[in-house]
Amino acid sequence: MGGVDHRKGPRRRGDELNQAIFTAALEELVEVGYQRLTMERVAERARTSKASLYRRWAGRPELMMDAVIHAFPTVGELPDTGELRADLFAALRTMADALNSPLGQAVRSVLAEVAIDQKAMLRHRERFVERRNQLMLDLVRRAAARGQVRPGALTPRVAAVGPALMRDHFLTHGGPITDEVVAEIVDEVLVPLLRA
Amino acid sequence: MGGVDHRKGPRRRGDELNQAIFTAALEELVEVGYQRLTMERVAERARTSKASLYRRWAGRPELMMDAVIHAFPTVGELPDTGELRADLFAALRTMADALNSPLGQAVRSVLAEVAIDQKAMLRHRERFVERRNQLMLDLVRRAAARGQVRPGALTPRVAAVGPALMRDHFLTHGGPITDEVVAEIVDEVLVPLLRA
DNA sequence: AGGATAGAAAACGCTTCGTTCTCTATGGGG
DNA sequence: CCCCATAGAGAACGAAGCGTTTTCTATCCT
Repeated sequence: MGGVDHRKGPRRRGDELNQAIFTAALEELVEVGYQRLTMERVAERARTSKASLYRRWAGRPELMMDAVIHAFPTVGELPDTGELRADLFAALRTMADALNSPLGQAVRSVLAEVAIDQKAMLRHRERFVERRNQLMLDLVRRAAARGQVRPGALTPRVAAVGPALMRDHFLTHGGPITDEVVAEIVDEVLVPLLRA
Repeated sequence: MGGVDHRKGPRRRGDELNQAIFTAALEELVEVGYQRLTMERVAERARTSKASLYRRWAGRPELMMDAVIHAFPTVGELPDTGELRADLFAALRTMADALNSPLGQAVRSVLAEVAIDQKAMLRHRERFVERRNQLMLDLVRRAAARGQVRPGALTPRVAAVGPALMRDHFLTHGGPITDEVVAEIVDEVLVPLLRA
């Protein structure tokens, strides 16, 4: 027969339990890093059973991906200073703040997963890449309407350069993305590219 | 006492054994992917003992990083067509060919590791990032000497844009990097950025 | 109340890890 | 040739984590 009921608290159901699991997953991530993060310990920390985790997610990659989506629900607002450079700086600075936060670790786990598993990227690219590219395209489009951008600059490829450089910097350098780095990307790359 | 000696071939030593281990690691990587790659199976495939692996490498991340370095020994040659666009295209095309090769999987394992472990990036950035950036800087410098580049374009940040965009594309999109993508990066981003 | 479902705990067999131990092939030196 | 030191190969070990299954029952809904 089954064991004695040793439960330590009331059962949670549905979204309430999801929330607790995400919280536990992100805490565990910050505490031990992605490499040493295990389903077993997430379940423990969330005070739920592994079976409950596996009911929802096929495995660690899927859980962590959803935990990150939960941690970073939105891309942010479209800056509107009326000035190209300031808008660019503000947009990339917002991105840097997110990456520099304690939960930047969570972003690293996503990058690791999509590096390993191309299909994970296909599933989540809209969420992690295209939305931010769209925001940049809107920003550039607005600057174009103000006559601040050269005609050929209004392409998705050009709009994607800023976020791509930020992601690559985050991946290829340790530590936080400083304002100096953001300014360099804006002043040496984006402004010359967009203005000409 | 110890078991019977079931060995199936002569012992190898030093570099010869390293070579066999790298070969086994990369084959295993291509066959089962990075997520399911284990030290145990690499040792088996290389017909060596796990202890020999652990003598050389602290764990899987370190082994795979060295295996990749072994697989991609050089960055390639500096293109010299006399024409900016053609040089850019050739340089990035070479990078795409490497990433598109069967061993592009190996590059993915590196990207995953450096995403997870910032210290791994610090240790290997010269190898994986700065050398290619230096090659691009040399390319741009030569184009500048030919009068084909605007004065403010001669910075490490600008030189690094091409490779960064290639890496990011590789990470954020599935499948191979096509000539169309390379051409788009060159024509929509790099040429306008460098010429102005 | 009754019924269905999902949650919590325990247990299981398997795989892999990282380490240790034993035997000895191998290389180098005299 | 011999001797010595070292590293390689194979086996074994205990621990950890995996993914699954089972049992009991809290919880929700009608």
